[in-house]
Amino acid sequence: MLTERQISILKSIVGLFTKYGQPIGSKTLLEETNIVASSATIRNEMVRLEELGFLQKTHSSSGRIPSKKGYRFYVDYLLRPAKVNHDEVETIQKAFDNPFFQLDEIVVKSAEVLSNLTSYTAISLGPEIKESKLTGFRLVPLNERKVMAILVTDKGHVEDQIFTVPKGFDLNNLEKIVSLFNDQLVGRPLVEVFKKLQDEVPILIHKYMHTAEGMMDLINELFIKTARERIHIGGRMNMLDYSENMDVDQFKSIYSFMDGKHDLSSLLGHQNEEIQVRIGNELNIDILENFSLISATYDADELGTGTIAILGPTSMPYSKMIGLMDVFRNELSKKIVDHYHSMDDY
Amino acid sequence: MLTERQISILKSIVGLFTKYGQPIGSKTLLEETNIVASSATIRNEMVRLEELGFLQKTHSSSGRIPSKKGYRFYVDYLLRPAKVNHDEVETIQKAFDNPFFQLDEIVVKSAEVLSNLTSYTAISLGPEIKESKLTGFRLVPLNERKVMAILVTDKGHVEDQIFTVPKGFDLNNLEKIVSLFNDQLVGRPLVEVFKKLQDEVPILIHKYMHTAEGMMDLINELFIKTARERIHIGGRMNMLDYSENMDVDQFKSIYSFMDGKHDLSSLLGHQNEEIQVRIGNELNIDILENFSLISATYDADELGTGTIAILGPTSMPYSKMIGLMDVFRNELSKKIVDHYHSMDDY
DNA sequence: TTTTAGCACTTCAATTAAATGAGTGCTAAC
DNA sequence: GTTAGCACTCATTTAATTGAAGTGCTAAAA
Repeated sequence: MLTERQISILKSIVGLFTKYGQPIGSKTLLEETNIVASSATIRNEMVRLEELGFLQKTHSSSGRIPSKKGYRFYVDYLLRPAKVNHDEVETIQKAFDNPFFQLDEIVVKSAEVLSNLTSYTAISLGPEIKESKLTGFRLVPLNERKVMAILVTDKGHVEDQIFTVPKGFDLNNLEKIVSLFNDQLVGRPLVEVFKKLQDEVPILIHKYMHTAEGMMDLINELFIKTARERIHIGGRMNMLDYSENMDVDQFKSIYSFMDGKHDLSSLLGHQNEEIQVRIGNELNIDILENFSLISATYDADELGTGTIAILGPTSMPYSKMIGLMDVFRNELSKKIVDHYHSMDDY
Repeated sequence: MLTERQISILKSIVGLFTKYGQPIGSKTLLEETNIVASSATIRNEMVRLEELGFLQKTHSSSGRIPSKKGYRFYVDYLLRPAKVNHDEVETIQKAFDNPFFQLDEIVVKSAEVLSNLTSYTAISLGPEIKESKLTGFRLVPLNERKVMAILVTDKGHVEDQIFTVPKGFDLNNLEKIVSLFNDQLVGRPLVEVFKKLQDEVPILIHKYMHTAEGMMDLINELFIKTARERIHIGGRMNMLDYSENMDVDQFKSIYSFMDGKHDLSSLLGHQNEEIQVRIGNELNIDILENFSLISATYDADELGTGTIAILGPTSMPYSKMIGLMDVFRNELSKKIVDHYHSMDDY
């Protein structure tokens, strides 16, 4: 159990370390805080805190920095989300001022704005749409040879794909396909649609026509596109600012990790808390052991739940960031809900 | 006028400098080439070449490196495109093996492949489509409230955009708009369409209906999306490998330069030669003064002409790269032409 | 028992000095 | 015109020096 004074020291070291970026010594602590004790006493306390695993040294005679455990304790028990200053709230609100047409735009925009605001790297993961139902399928002829396939879900998501039909292809076949899809697939959840696309549908298609060999691949691809995760990363380059002494290889491997969208979405997917902080190795990713991830979910109305996150150094100003994330998730949510309601109110 | 021996020395220095990445001294030159002369003679010749501006030193007692002018001379008169090895040709062919549906995919893919192949940064600029004509305009209702606008050009380009109509909006209005567009805009070149969209069309629309305030903005945006340049950059990170001693700020400014797609396309736009090499300050961009750009055009059949380019250090192996670019542009062209013909042959 | 002043000791970071070596320019002879 | 030889230059590496920041420990004070 930590004493009041020990807690005070730990808290101060976390604060001062994010402020100065250098190990904090007993003298600095004396000058910059209102702890009433001599430097010697503080040193003794620091020894205790180090023994307990909350602090660590960078070398034998250096000042102290918080350990991962120290940060964990700070985040769990000491931190109080900072009040977000008015300008920043305004920036966020302004950013989402323009109307939007596709959910993807919000995903992109939110990552951009959040990374600008924080100077860290921001990741935005759109609401999961796998559970949504297929509500519409269209084939629209564009000219003699080109047809656009369009797919609509009950959550309002739309995806399309263009393909070229063989010469002499009977356009009536298209109508057959559409009605086939309407009979077999429309109204079903996407997961089920996927399964049917593998088994039954190809057989049925084959029954009605022979020229449509490659067409199924195209339509398949359209569904895959629909189901893929909407994810966007903003401010990758900000990483260069806050990790000066990172070498090129590290940087590259983190960068390419971020391109592997699959890993990323599993990092952000399904979280229970509204705001979650994961510090260093809690992320279970070697290259990110000196990073922390603050992720927040937002309620996207009927679309489900989306996630936004910032990736920064373990020494980031958690209380400020958590305050900010909270505002952000609420604004984002409000924006999306507003959007859907305004649709009804026209 | 340079002597045979001087040319031989210049050529060797260019070659050895790309090989070793360090200034080349008279002794190295003696050992690594078959020039028959003593090191002293070579030194004398190097003095001459330096006076003429083809070589330069990094400090008063260093070996020589080629100057920008030296590279220019090398590229213009000495270089012979290297034969591309079979594996690489195969890699290129394989990369474009799968079918594609949209030109954008080719733009993306070609930049990825080219950057992997060269280990430099690759830029791909799709064919210009401003001169194409609008051949089709459709409004497809997706559900009670959502409509997709689709735009088709004579070059086969398609763009679409989804928007939400006001509640109680009479869907007959959509047909009015479509027929208005068909009367006024279809068949005209896009440039002209743009102009009409500013002046006449809004007035006409207003005449027929009042609820369609925001709709014009949406349609406008659709046209802007269509006209924007198709550009993609691959292997940005490769830059970190070949410019070790570049500082963070430089890196960031180059990186953000590449995000400014406008500058980039003006860098690649309208070139006459099939393959063009621009060295250092010939690019007229301060931050790129130690880079060279090799750009090549490819014939995209009826679509016009596209451009691919690689951005690398001024000391890159030009002959190998030029050989490669030549293969690449031909394969790319072949692929696109094939694609269009296979459409006719079905 | 807790706190504090004082001091010896450790380490990093920055500075200076010296040694090394690759490469040049120039001169004088071939 | 070519070359051997030599003095000189400059970047790079290594080692030594110093100062600042900070610690741990001891012994005295509270």
